[in-house]
Amino acid sequence: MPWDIKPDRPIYTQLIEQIQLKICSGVYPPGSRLPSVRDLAQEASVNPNTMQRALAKLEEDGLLYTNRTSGRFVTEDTDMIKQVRKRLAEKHVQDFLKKMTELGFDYNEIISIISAMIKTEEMKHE
Amino acid sequence: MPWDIKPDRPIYTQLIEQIQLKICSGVYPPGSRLPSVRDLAQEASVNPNTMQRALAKLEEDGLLYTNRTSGRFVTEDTDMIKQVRKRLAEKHVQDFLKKMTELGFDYNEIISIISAMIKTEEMKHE
DNA sequence: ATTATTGTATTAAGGTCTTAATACAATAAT
DNA sequence: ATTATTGTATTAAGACCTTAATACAATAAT
Repeated sequence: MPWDIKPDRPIYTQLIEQIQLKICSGVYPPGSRLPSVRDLAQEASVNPNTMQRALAKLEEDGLLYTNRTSGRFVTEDTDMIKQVRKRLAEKHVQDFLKKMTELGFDYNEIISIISAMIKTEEMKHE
Repeated sequence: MPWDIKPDRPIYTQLIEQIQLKICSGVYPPGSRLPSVRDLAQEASVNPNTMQRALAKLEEDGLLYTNRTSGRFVTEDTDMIKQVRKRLAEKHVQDFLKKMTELGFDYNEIISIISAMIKTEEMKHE
C-alpha cells in the first residue's frame, strides 16, 4: 500500500486517514514501532512538519504514543483499534448510502448495482 | 436540499458537486433557468466569485450554458444528464468498495453490512 | 564520553482559496 | 430612452496549508 496523496484536500488530513488505515488493517500491528517522522515524511514525499502534524493528531486520539527519543508506537489496545475499524466502516456505508439516495437510487437499486459491480470485480481477478 | 458546505475541502469544489447533484436528481430540470450568480451565492452563503467559479466549471463540462444577460440554464441534453448520473453512481460504488476492502472486509461482509444498515434505516422511517 | 537519532519547535516564504469591494458590458424590463 | 439585472473581470487583503531551513533537548547506540 503506497502513500496516495491527492491535491484536492489538505495533505495532513490524508496522512491521518492513511496511517489510521495502516493501523486498522494491520500494516502497523499493535505495539509496533513506526518509522521516524523524517523517514515517514520521505516515504510519503511530504515535509517532516506535515507528517509530524498528522502523527500528533493520531497521538491525541490515542492510536499512537511516543517514547521521547526511541520513537513512536502503535497502541497495544486492540479493542480500540477494532472499534476504530468498525466506526470507519459504518461511516463509509452511511456516506455511500447518502450519496446514492441523493442521486435518486432506492435501496433495491443500490444493492443491485453494488452486487453487479462486485461480480465484475471478481471476474477481473480470476 | 439545503446547501451543505464543509470546511475540509475547497468550497468551489463542493459547490460544483452539489449543483451537479441538483441537476442529476431533477431539482434543476433540463432547460430550466438557474437563479442568478448573486442569488445562488446568497443561498449558499458564499461569495459570488466562488459561486461563479463553480458555475464556470459546470459550463465548461456542458451541464450549463449561459445566455449573456438573461441568465444561466441547465442543458436540455437529457442523455448527458443520465450519463453523468450513471458515472457518479459508479464512482461512488467503486470508491466505497475500495475503502471497505482496504479496511479488510471481503465482498460477502460488505454486502452483509450494507444490507444490515439498510434494514436499520428502513426501520427508522416506518 | 561521544555520536547519532529521536521528537519537537520556530521562522520565513510561497501557494491556493475565499472574501470584499468594485467596475464594466450587454440586454431584458420598464 | 432609462433602469435594472445579467454574467464577467479585477484588485487587495487575509486565512490556511505546505515547504524549507534550522535549532534544541533527550536518549539510544557506539
